[in-house]
Amino acid sequence: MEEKEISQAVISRLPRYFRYLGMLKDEGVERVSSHDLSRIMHLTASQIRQDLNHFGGFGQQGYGYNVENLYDEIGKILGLDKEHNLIIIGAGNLGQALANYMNFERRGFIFRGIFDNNPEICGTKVRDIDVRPMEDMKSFVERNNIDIAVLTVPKSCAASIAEQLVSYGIKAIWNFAHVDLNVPENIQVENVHLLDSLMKLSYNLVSHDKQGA
Amino acid sequence: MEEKEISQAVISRLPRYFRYLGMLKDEGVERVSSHDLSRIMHLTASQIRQDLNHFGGFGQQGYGYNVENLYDEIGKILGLDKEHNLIIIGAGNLGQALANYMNFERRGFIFRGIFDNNPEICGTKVRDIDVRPMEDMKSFVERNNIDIAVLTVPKSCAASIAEQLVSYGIKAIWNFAHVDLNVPENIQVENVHLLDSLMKLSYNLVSHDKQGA
DNA sequence: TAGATTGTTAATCGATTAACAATC
DNA sequence: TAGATTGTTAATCGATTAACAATC
Repeated sequence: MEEKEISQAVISRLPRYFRYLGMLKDEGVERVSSHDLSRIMHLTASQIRQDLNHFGGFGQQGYGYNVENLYDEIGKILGLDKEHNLIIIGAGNLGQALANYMNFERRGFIFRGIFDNNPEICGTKVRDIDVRPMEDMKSFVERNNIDIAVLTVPKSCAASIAEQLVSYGIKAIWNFAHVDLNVPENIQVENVHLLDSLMKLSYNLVSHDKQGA
Repeated sequence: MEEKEISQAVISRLPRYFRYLGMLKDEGVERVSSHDLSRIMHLTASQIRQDLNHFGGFGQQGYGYNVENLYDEIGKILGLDKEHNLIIIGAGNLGQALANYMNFERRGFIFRGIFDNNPEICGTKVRDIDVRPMEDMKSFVERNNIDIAVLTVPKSCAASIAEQLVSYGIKAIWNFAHVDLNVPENIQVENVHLLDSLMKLSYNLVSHDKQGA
């Protein structure tokens, strides 16, 4: 029922709007104009109005936007009014860290299970939840209405595990493995390539040094 | 000495080129044309040639690009031929996970120290390195030629710690705190906003469901 | 040499910004 | 009402793609 595809550039900015509106809300601010918001977020007012208007006319001429209302609306657009059940594949350092990252739960991303290949890790607990062997993934996904899988496995096995997960009915993959996944286009993938991010920082560091010298 | 500023869009693609070239190198592939590479990376050949030509003419007409040479060149552009000393601020789950993430070391990002405010954590070891109290940051940064700080602290204290780090002479911040940092423009910041990333995945999941229904 | 493929210029596309009529 | 600020159209800017002469 969506009229037109919205560009990923716009979507990438939504969580940031959400964050700033949450701050304003916490400060007790009731209304905000695109111009006010543009100053604190370092964007143009024009871009803010354009972005928001992709989703509807949330503002009012001469008044601006109601902070709480806009906050709620963006939350809904981002799907934060619904609960998402997620499992983590790979109970290494990163997988365990993410399992313990409570901010996700607060936004409706519920940690349901964690899986690992290593028999020594299986049976131990992460946040009161047993680490299960990979063999159990299929039945677990099917029984517990899991829609998001978090991939924190070595890159060598990421592709095949992703394929399995898709066959079990998972709808979205949050991929921390250092590979690009090839999945059917109805499966959503969001990559967090930490090493890529660090390399980008390195580039900016080194190239800035050169210019400065 | 850089001629012109290169857009972040181009820079963001460099680590991905680097990764694919590394794979080709490991497979023993000697040469690759922009067209070949475009097929495996799902880009246009034109974009690849444009991107690479920002940094120099690495190819040869009628031949293409030498895989190993291009791999090395991109590595140099990304600053991977130099070692970077990094410290981690915040020894919680995420900080510890990053300290143990060996892929960084392999690329020249050397883990030198980790700091935390919690006296109970201080003195424990992470990868054979003592967790130090925050008070020690200043002297440690100054003495150990640290250029990158990894921020894995709660958002409430991220801004003030970032400010301190800058005053101690740090050059770049890899920021995992869920806030935007305001630092002088000669300091490089790369944000990894995990919650934002997960929200984007949620949006795509929910909006796809709507369309599909 | 002929074929292949680059480096680079020109054309297109999309995203951002500016402008302004509509309207609260 | 007058002032403020939106929603939206038009203009600009930048990034991507196409085209092709240069050249290995």
